[in-house]
Amino acid sequence: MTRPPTASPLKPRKTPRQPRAEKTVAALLEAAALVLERDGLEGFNTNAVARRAGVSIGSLYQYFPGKDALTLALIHREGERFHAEAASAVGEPTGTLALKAFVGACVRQQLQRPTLARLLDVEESRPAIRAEAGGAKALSAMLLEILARGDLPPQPRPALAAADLMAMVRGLTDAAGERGEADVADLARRVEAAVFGYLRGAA
Amino acid sequence: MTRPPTASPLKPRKTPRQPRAEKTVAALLEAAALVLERDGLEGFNTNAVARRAGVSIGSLYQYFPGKDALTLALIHREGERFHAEAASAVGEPTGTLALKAFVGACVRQQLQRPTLARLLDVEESRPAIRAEAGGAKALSAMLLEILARGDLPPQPRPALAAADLMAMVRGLTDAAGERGEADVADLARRVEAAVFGYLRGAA
Amino acid sequence: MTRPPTASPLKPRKTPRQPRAEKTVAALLEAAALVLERDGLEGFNTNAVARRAGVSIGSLYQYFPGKDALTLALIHREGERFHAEAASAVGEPTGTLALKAFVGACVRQQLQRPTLARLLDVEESRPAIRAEAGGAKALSAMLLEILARGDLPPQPRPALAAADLMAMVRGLTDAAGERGEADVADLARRVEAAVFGYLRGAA
Amino acid sequence: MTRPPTASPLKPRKTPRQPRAEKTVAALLEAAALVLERDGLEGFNTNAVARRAGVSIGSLYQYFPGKDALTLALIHREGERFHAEAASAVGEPTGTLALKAFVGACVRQQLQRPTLARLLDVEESRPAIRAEAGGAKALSAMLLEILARGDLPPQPRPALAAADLMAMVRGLTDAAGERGEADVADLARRVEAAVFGYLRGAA
DNA sequence: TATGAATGAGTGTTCATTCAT
DNA sequence: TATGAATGAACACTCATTCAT
Repeated sequence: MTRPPTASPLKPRKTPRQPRAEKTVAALLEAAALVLERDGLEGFNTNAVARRAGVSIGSLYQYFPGKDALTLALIHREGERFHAEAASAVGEPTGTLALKAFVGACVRQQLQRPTLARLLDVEESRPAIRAEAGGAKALSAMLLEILARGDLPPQPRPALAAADLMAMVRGLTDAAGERGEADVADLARRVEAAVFGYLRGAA
Repeated sequence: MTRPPTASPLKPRKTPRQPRAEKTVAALLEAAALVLERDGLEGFNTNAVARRAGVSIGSLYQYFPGKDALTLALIHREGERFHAEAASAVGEPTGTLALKAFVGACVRQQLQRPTLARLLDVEESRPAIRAEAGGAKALSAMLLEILARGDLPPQPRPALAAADLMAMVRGLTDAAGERGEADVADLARRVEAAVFGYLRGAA
Repeated sequence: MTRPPTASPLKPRKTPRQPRAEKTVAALLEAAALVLERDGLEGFNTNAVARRAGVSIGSLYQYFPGKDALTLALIHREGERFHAEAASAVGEPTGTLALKAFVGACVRQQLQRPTLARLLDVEESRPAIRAEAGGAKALSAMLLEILARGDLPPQPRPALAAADLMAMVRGLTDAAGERGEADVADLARRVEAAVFGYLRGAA
Repeated sequence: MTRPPTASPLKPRKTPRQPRAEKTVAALLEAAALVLERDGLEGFNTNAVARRAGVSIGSLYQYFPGKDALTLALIHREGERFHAEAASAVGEPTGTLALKAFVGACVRQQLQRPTLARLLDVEESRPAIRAEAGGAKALSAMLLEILARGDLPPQPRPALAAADLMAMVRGLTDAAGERGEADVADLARRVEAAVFGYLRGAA
């Protein structure tokens, strides 16, 4: 049967309170990541994920109401470390430093598990998931805050600038990851060039 | 029965000789574009394409050996106008002008049918198709030629710069199209800012 | 989408652990036999088999990776009783008795379910299946062992003789089954005539 | 559409009187033979045959009302030389000589184009075709005539003996052809051993 | 609660056959 | 008459999801 829409089909079904359950959920998420990395979107299916997690398909559906919920949870898991780092970037003393820290966080995040990050970007662009995945919005908000700093070139349309920067950074890092680049510092420098160049040019 | 895949499963199967056939192929390609735009990658299946083209599923397979071949043909069709325009950009008198023309071509291409362009970008990134779709390579080659012009900041690693620029432009235009932007000139200006900013910054 | 064929596309996919599953597999095999008998090779398709087994098509593919694997499993099932009987023939005290027992096993096997046996012979000759179905080889090996007995006319080329005998027996029993013969003893006598006649004549 | 049964769907549609038509029919038959030999039953389809014949699929259907009619015509073509040779065997002075000549004809026929002969045997066993293909009956009749000769061991059930002999010969020659045997005389000798052995043994 | 057997709508693809040109 | 474009029923196979145990 194909997706009879349940109430809120993308939120995890139950917050696991028992440690055993927590372990199962973690195993499922890591298995999902591994399947994506090894077999790509083509091989990413619930049965494969359950199998790799060493868990029955029934258990998967105990914790996730559907495949998209699993994907979304993985997106959140991957975004967590990154979001914290990005958030701390906002606290840097100057806009320039904050922006550099922000870019660094993006680049590090992407090069950690490049294939996974790229595929999750693709998944995140699917309407069914984008609706629910507020990650990009939060990032843009941080950027917006950074762009307001006095030492950075003022932008006539800050929201648009933030969106553009996010898009540029994502394009650059996705491509770099796909090419197999691993030098975080080198990539960060090039991304900074693009970002600061854009800000100066649009001023 | 599932047969072993024939020689080259991505090249068109039969060149239409009669005008009726040519019409069928054109209808199929346009139908593929429409299905992608209306129903996304999720709804993009051969039966739907044939139905929208007003053609039997058998006819689709007369001209395309498989779904991927259809996708690839659509990628080529969409790239044709654009490639010509991009190629003519190389002929501009200065590097600056050439780069601006190139960016303009990219932006125009993307905003023409933004949803379609974005989804084809995603498809093009699938390994099965990327192998056969030399589009990106040709574009990078043009960019490389443009970057060699004397009036542009010299790049220490030109091939990498070209790849970065392609990635940035793609990221910016994809996102803009997704947001529904329609003002070509405005987007072009922002992309130029990013592009020239990157070139200056990396020098 | 058509995936690249998995590792070993002819081995059963999953060994049924629960008794319910075992029942399903048995039902599928018997359904395959019935479909073959009633509708011939023309009507032998996975959907028909699943339907007659009273099982969903998905269940069929839980246990068999493809149609050929199902056919092969049926070949093995049909060959099992027969192989045991043939193997026990080798233990007879004299070559003559062993050969007669062997022929008897062949004839009994064939006349049990003549249509099924004949169609499985045809299927077994298909290259895709012959590679995996070692049945004929095992039979030939037994025959070879029997032919070495002292009381039988010595053969200059024993392997060839074994192959010839297998072919003769198969030809005779297939045709008899096709004609609807049911008298095992009568057919066995004629087959023996051919077999012993060949052995004497080639000596 | 699948086979709306026409009047007599297996007889050639029109007897070609013009030499051009005769050539087309011959080309189609030889193409059918080649396709069978190269691609087996799996690759034997009307479009492939027409293509290899250098003829349009429409033309194929001008001369043959369907695929089975084409197969049947090929069976007849292949049987023609053979039938003549077998018929002349009946004229030999003694039964022994006649039978040897008959066996020789069978063996020569089979080893000429072994793959083709084997696949046509399989096709001939399909009910749809067997009904129409009287080849085997004619052969059996000749054999029956030969078996009545005084110098051969008298058979209690001559029709059954003839059928058995046909089946044995077919089994032996099919298998030999499949193994790639090419030595006509050697195979003939073994077949004779089987045939005469059977006749003696059943007497 | 966990399992894994079962489901079946859906998708890609083939090929015998028809018929307008 | 010959062509080849078009047809569509049929088939192999997948995978998200359910539910009895």
